[in-house]
Amino acid sequence: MDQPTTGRGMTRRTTLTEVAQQAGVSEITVSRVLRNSGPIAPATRERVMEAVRALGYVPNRVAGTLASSGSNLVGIVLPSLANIVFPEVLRGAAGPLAKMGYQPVIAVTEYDPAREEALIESLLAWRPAGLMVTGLEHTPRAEAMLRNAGIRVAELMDSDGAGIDIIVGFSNVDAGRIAARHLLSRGYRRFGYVGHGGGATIGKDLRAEKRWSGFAMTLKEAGYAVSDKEIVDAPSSVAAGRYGLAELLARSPGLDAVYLSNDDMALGGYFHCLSQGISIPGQLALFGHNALDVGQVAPQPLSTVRTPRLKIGEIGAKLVCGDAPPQTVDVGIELIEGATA
Amino acid sequence: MDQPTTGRGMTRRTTLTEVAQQAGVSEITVSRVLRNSGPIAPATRERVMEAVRALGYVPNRVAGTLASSGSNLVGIVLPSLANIVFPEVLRGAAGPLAKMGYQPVIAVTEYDPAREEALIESLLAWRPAGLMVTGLEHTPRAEAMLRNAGIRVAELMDSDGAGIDIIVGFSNVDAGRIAARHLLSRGYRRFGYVGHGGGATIGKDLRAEKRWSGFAMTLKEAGYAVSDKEIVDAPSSVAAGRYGLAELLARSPGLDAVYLSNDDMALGGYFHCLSQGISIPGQLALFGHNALDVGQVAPQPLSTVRTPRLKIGEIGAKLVCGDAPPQTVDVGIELIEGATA
DNA sequence: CTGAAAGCGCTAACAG
DNA sequence: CTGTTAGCGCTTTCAG
Repeated sequence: MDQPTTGRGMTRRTTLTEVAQQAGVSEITVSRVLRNSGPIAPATRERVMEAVRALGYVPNRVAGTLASSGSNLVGIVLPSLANIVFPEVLRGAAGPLAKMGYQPVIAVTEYDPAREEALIESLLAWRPAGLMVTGLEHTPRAEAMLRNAGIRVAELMDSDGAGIDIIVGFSNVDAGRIAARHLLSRGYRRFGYVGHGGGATIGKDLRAEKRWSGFAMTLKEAGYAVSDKEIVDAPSSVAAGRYGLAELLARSPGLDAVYLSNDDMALGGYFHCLSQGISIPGQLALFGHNALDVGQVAPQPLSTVRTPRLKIGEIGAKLVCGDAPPQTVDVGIELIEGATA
Repeated sequence: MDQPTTGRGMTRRTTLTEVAQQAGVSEITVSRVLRNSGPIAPATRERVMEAVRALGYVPNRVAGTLASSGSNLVGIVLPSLANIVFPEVLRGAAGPLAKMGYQPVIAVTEYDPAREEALIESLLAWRPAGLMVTGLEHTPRAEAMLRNAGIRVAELMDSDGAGIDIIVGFSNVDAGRIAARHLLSRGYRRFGYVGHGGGATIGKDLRAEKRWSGFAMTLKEAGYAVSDKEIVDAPSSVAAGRYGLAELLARSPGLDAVYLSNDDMALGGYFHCLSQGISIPGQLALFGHNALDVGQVAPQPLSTVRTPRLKIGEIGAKLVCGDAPPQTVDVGIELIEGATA
């Protein structure tokens, strides 16, 4: 291993100056050609483009951004990548961002507010054009940084609370209420809940808690209550849902309807019932949240609430890169009756 | 709306210079304090940090990178975010990257080589410390850019072919072979295949094609062949798998084993069988790829091949940010017998 | 239509 | 332990 690293960090990339020399014009002319800015003689443009090709020139946006004080980066802060929901938000955003010439820089908090604060700071260090974050709850310092950044900020996935600039989301409290109302209207009366905690190293899922509170509140208003709940001490997953429902039913066999913190959990619960020969929804009703594709293609489509994740990412991206006034966009949710409740 | 935009783009962020003035020291001293570089008197450090806090100073990495010619950005190019597999790779990478002080910039190609080329170019424009891409096949120009970038490049998820610098993956051809061997050893003889195309706007999944070729080749070597195949003209998904298997069986009811292009597809196929009362694996065997969690928690765990996605992201990130010599890391795959074949 | 000068905000390299 | 001097590679003026 005489040459362990193949000259990395050595190669100085070709610069605008070199392109200019090769083309026999000034740097600014090359710059203008590359950015389609200002009037350029077709012949000049051709010569420049040829030099660019010949040298394999790739512009240095770091320098460009510093000079023009405007980057094409958009920071995206997500709580997790383990749940398909957030990649979907990202996917929704990726299209519009690419189309508008922006690049996503992503950061994952694992639901930890302190981590979020640190990540927001390091994102801001790149002077992004805008920032998209998940949820409305942040540390005071994080919120201060977002307010003072001088850029557009979009808060996604939740509309239950006040925001900083742009909010694109839906009411999680309402999602819980819808679930409760549906189960009540179907005549279920002995309710259980299966939720997820964060496990050892992961913070609270505040939006799941808002759903739970909407659910419990609505039951209470109707004169009912949750008889038993099981909070699995792990991030949400199909496995956690299966395990959690098994535990709950072992303890409280008389339940007739169980609300689960999301569709991953609900699908796990559904799998448990299939395995155990528990008839759904006759013997037990299951209700989830999100209307994930996988749950809608199951033999019995999950009863759930549809949340438009792609749309949230898409609208968030467009607003954060545009100059519309601060606003809250409630994308709305929809009851999916499904076949499990 | 007299003030449509709340002064965005106006606010000039505070600079190192201002911090230096406030603290009564020179700029370089502030710089050193912030980077923990060189010896600093404790008292000086304290004054500087106070000024930083007082002014809410957030360093400008754009300027820092330009001055020091070294960014903490790592580009990550993924074909898709619709399949949980790639968010998992990203998740695997996110941990080590964060720990080592790097930030992921992501780009999504939708399996389109031309898009990949363009995205690699714009990532390179940020002079990232390293680049992680998916697969070994790139346009000639993309490959040239990767070779000449002067940074570490990791190619992920595939080891069937030659690479540029670092390869972290497994053999998709082998994955197909393992599937075929397993089905043969179980005595199945009338084989079907359900694959995914890209739909209208999405390119080919080359790694799925490699699996298919390994599968077909192995059957052929054993004197067998696939009787019928159905390629769904859509990206892979549970729904596409369910639909595809339904189509295939409608046309070829006599099959006794079906290989599906991945676990999303296989789970869809499994759901179809559950719905139709097709007994698995007695009446029909199903075999997938990836060993997704959701498939392993199903009433009958899918028969599949485990691919260590998190590990691929993790190792890729570490190598791309380190200075080990160019190398190929085959992370290996594992037959999961499951209960569907 | 093109160019010259100045500087974006920071850090490397050398002094002291 | 701290400061001075030069840029990093590009874009923004302002002149031609």
